[in-house]
Parts: sequence; C-alpha cells; structure tokens
Amino acid sequence: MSKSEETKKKILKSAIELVADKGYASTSTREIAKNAGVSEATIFKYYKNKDQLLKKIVSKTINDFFKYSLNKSLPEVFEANKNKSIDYLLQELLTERFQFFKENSKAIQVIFQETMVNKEVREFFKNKVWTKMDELETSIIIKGKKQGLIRNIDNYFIKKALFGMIFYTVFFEEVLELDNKNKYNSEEQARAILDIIFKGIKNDK
Amino acid sequence: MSKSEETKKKILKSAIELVADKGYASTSTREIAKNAGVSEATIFKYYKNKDQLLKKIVSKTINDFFKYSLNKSLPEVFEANKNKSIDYLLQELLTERFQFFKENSKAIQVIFQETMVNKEVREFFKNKVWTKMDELETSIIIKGKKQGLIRNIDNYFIKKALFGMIFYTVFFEEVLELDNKNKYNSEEQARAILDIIFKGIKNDK
Amino acid sequence: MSKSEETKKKILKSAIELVADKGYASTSTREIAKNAGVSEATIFKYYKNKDQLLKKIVSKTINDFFKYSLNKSLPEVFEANKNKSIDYLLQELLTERFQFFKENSKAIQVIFQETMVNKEVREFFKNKVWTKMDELETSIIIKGKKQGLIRNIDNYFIKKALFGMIFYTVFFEEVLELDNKNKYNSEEQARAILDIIFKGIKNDK
Amino acid sequence: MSKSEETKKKILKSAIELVADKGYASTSTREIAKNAGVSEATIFKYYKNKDQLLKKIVSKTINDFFKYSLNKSLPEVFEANKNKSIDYLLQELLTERFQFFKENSKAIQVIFQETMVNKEVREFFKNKVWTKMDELETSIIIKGKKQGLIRNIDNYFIKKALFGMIFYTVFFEEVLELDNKNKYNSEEQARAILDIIFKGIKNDK
DNA sequence: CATGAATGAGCTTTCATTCAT
DNA sequence: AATGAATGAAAGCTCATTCAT
Repeated sequence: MSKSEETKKKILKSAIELVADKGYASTSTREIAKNAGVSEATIFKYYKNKDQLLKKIVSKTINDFFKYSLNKSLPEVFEANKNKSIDYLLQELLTERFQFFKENSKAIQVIFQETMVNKEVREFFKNKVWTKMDELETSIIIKGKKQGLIRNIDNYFIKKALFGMIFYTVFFEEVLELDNKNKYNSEEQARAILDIIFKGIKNDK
Repeated sequence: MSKSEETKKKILKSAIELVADKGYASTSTREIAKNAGVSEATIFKYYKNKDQLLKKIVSKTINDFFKYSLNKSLPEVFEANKNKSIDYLLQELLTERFQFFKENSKAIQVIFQETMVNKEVREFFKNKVWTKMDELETSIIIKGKKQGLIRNIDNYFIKKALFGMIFYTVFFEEVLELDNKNKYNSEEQARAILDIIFKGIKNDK
Repeated sequence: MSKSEETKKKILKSAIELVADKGYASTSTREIAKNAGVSEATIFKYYKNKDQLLKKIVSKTINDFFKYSLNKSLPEVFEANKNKSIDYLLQELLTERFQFFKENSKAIQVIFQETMVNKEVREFFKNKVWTKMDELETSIIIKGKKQGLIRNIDNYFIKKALFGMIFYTVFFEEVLELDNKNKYNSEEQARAILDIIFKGIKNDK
Repeated sequence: MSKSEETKKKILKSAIELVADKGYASTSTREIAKNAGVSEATIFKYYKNKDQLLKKIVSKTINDFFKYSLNKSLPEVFEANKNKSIDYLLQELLTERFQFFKENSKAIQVIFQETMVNKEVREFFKNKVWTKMDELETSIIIKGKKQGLIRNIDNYFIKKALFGMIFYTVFFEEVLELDNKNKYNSEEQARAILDIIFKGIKNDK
C-alpha cells in the first residue's frame, strides 16, 4: 500500500472511531487529525471537505455490505440454493448480516446516527440499502408462502419480526453495548431468532 | 398557564422539532430561538445552557413515558391484572407503548439520536429506562414460563423478539418514515406482533 | 444615531481605511475588527460576510456619488443651465467631481482596486457608473458640436481627454499621492484642464 | 532555451495571466501551478516565494518597458531627433507607449493593481518609473516652451493632459475592456490625442 | 419579562511553503 | 529537474453565552 493510501486510511479509521463515539457534528476535524496522527491540512488533501469524509464512511461501509452480502441478484441466490430449504436460506442470510455488523460495528453506528439526522444520508439509505434489503426479504417470504410453509400474515409483519430482531441486535448490543453482547455468536443468534420467528409464522396445517 | 411557562414551552417545542430533524449538535440556539419566536437571550433565561435544554427534552419525555406506561411497580401491575392472561397483559403493554411513541415521535427521535452520541444521555437511558423496561419484560416472561405457557428459550431471545419489533416500528416508521406508516393503528400493530411472537414462543404441549 | 448604527459605521470606516491601503484580499476581517475596536464576530452581525462588506463600500460610495453629482437627468441639467455656456457647464461638472473624489479618496481607491480584480464590481462599475458618466459627457459634447463650438473630432477622443485628466488626477494624486497633491484646489484644477481641452477641441472658424 | 528556463517562463506567464484577472492576493500558488502545468513545489524551486514571483513580474515588465522606450538618456534622444519637430517627437513617444501597453496589457494590469495596494511596488513605481517618465515629459515641454511653441501653462497641467490620456487608454480600454478597444491603432490614437493637446497648449501668436 | 448588542472560543478550510525522494 | 506528501499559520465564519437596559 502506498504512503498516500495509508494516510488516507488512517484518517478514515480515525474519523470512524471518533464519529461513532461522539457523532459527526460534534467531532472536529482537529480531533480527527490528532487522533490519526496527521495535520488537519492533510485531511483536506485527501477529502475535499468534512462532508466528503462522512460520505466516504457511509458509502464505503454500504459498498462493503453489498459486496459481503447483498450483491447477488435474487435469481442467483435462489438458483444457488435451489435445493435448500427456506429456513436454511434465511439462516445463512441472518448469520452473514450479524457477522458483518459485528465486524463493522463502528461504521454501522455512524450510518445509524446520520440516517437519523442527515437528509442526504437518509435518502441514500432509503433508496440504496433499504429498498434492496426489503426486496430480498419480501421475495423469500413470498417463496415461503407459495411452498405453503408460511401462513397468511401480512408480509409487513413478518419483515418487521425479522428486521426488528436484526436491528435490535445492532442497535442495542453493538451500538449501545447494552445487552448480552457476545453471549452468542452470529450463527447462534441467527438460529435462535429464526427458531422463534419460524414457529411464529409457519403454517400449522 | 403563566406567560413564563408558555414561553418556556414554546422554546422546548421549537427545540424538539428542530433537533429531531437535524440533530442536537447541528441545531443552533439561534435557530431554536427564531423558530420559537423569541430572542436567543430568552432561551438562556429559561435554560442555563444548551445542554440543559437537551436534558429537559430527554428527561421530560422519559418522565412522560413513565407516567404513561411504566410507573406502576410490578406487583401492582400483576395485582391489577391478576385474572388477565399473560398475552392480554402484553397486548396492553405494547399497545400503550406504540401509542406513546406515535404521540411523542419527535422527542423519541431526539432520545434515540442522543443515546447514540451522548455519553450522559446514554447512561441515563441505560440506567433509568432500559433497566426498568427490561425488568418488566423479564418478569412477565418468567411468569409466562411458570404458567407453562412459554417454552424453554433464553429470555434474552424472547425480549429480543419483543423489543425488536417495537424498536423497528419506532425507528423505521416514525423516524425514517420508511414503511407502511399508519397502515395499522397501535392496537392492530400490537396484536399482529404478538400473534407471531406468541406462536413462536409458546409451549406446544 | 443608535448604537447599532454607530458600530456599523465604525466597521465600514475601518474597512475602507485598511482596504484602501492594502487591498481587499489582503485585509483580514481580524484586522478590520481590531482597527474598528470591535470583535470579529460583531462584523458578521452587521455584514453577512466579508464580500457584503466590500459591496457596501462600493455601493455606498457610488450612491453618494450619484446623489452628489450624477443623479439629475440630463434634460434637467440642461434646463437648469439653459442660458449658461457649455464650458461653464463642464467646469461645474468637473469641479464637482474633483471635489467628491478628494473627499472620498479612500473609498474611491477601493473601487478602483476592485474594479480591476473583481468581476462583480467590474460589471457593476461598467453598467451603473460608466454608462451614466459616458452618456452625460457625450450629450454635452453633442450639444457643443450642434452649437458649432466644438470641431469635428471623434467624440471618443474628446471624452478621452476629459476622462483622462480626471482619471489621472484621481489615480496619481489621490491614490498614489504622487504628484503636486493639493497644489491647486478643485476649481482651479477644473479650470486649467478645461482651458487646455477647450482650446484643443474648439472650432476655429 | 534550456528546459529550466522554459519552465521558469511557463510559471511567470501563468502567474501574469491569473494575477491580471483576479489580483495577486487572490491568486493562489496552487492555481498558478495548475495553470502552468507544473507542481506547486516547482514554483518554489524557481522563485524563493510568492512575493518574488510578483516582483519578477513587475521588474521584468518595467525593464522591458525601459528597453523598449525609456532607456535612452534624454540628450541622446534629443540629439537623435535634432531636426525633428517637437510634435513629431511626442508622436513617436506616444505611439511607442501605446504599442507597448497593448502588447503587455496583462503585465501592465498587474503593475497597476499592485501599485495601488502594495507599498513596495508603489515605491518602486514612483522612484523608478514615474520619475523617469516625468523627467522626459518635462524636458520635452520645456524645450517646446523655449522654442516658443507652447504657451505659458503650468507644466503640471500639460503633463496631466498627456499622461491622462495615456492612462485612460490603458486603464479603461486594456484593463476594463470598456471602450472602443481596437477601434484605432496605436499610431492613430497617438495622433488624435496630440492633435487635441497640441492645439490646446500651443502658443497662438 | 425580554432582548439587542457584543464577544471569546472554536470551527472548517485554504494558503504558502518545506523536504525527502 | 521535478514532485508527492505534509504542515503551521492564518483565514472567514458560527456558536453558545453574557449583560446592560
């Protein structure tokens, strides 16, 4: 890695750390610079302005997330898992996500924060992330219904159950460090959650 | 209401609106004053400093929440609902909460935001709110288990299912205005959620 | 005069002094503030930004100039001086201008400077000031030609002779303080200049 | 020309262009470098600091001017033009100057600007340029008076008439691009101006 | 009771400049 | 011969806060 790239990375890392902790607006470029071990001027050599630095955090994280998890088209996913059951598919999906969130917990925090207070980030999140996640989830649910595995509840609530547990985990455990952080690993978390939800939504007949 | 009190309220309301939209750190006292129709100096007549204004938003909302929902001691609650079933109890509880969140959505947003970036608020939230909510939930679950209604899953996951759905609703629907906002009223939401979760956690025998 | 207005004036005065001496771009708001005996923040209470402060200097000076000298419509001027000779008219005009330039020499310097380096000021000067001055001059010359007093030379050169001397005086004497500053008063200057030019352009027949 | 010299020239040219347009203080070394197609560091290889770059622009232009026009000592000039009339001499002189100004309009603009805002340049201009020009003009006028060609007016006004027209032309036509730029060539300009002034100052007897 | 006027401290950003390569 | 990388210093500007009225 070139010296340039290293410096750029140092800055980004420093920014993520501080912003995750104190919020974007309350983190000064001075602090970011100091924390990164570079001068303030250097930050602006690499990032046009403070906003671009934030955007980089957001977009990079989301890109990584896509690369990691969401980037395959739905037909591909289904094709690849043709003879796997729906719950296996969901299990894989959830585990993957938990894993990613754990590994990128600081950057995820930043995205959470800014989604709440920054219009641009909010729109980006809605249009780029949410839409795609929603689509994937929905299509799995529909599949499950077609196979007669899921009973007739508004998809809306099923998604709520799934997403809710994911986001609860992220927000309360990773962000606020409230709960039983690390009591279970990603795979166990996914399994336990699905155990409840599947029972809750499955067709009894 | 005295003129003083009115002014004070105007300021608080103005602050909640703006802070919910743009975040505490990005909202200037100048804007708050303008939006409230008072001078900047007036704000500082009523609130020692900007931080106190934030604290007031947080503490007032949480107090309201307690008054509204969490303020009875657990034995009282159980005594009062002695001959009601557990799911009725939870249904009531959830409905109440959804209702409160809907009515105080802006202030709740502020609490969410600041819980993420402000150490003091975070501690306050952990110690005052979370603990109490957790306690209540836990004791209900324990009760349910004793009555043989709930199967043997780590309480942790059951709470996750419950809180997750609440959280999801607040964050995604009220804060981000993403989803089917207002498709269902608070009571319907509560019922549908519990329908899934209860099936998911109930003892089958 | 209210305290506000006094402060505002102090700032403007301080700015004119410093900018005339060192140029707009090289004069910091810090210096202007210090020189005015106020804090930097106060400057920005009264002027949205540094540019607005410059604009105020320019527009105020030009407005004063118009009030002082150019604001009457041409027919008015001619009507009021119906039975005065052309050279008397020009003599009045020039004297007036010299006088104004002497009294506002610092602000005029600022306008000169910025006309050279600032697109906006340049356009403003072209459209608002130059056009009007040119119009007046031209119409006087035309009048003189009609009366058979001025020989047949391209107006362009006559204006050049007139403007040139004015300009020279301002630039070299007031701005650069080069020459015989104050050797002659405004009226004497005007008379001597016209003495030369009139001889130079008059019809000999 | 060596590569070094070429680079140095590129930088100077780039600086003149930009500074003429926006002023010295508002032109950054970054822009100059970019416009010249070199790195910022390279500028400082060739010019100790930004100020030296400005000084080079000023001194080079003035040197060129001297080489072009003012460098012969007065006796030389007169000796060389012994049997030419005064007005022929002035005509030559003016034409020469207009020509030079047209050809070096950008650099001349820089000198104008900086003469107004930069003490050092101002002194340089006063002592090196102005004095010499003034001397030449004065001696020609004196000669004219001795020959009985020029009537008894304070030299000061005669010079004002001459210089005024020159500077008007430079400032308003070259710098501000206001007027009939290029309607007349240098020689025609000189002739027309002298036509007026000579009539204006000549001895009538 | 409310505010107009003022400000010190701090922010983001740009600048001219240095230096190792 | 030229530059990529870095920076201290200073710029314009905003902020929360004070205080006399």
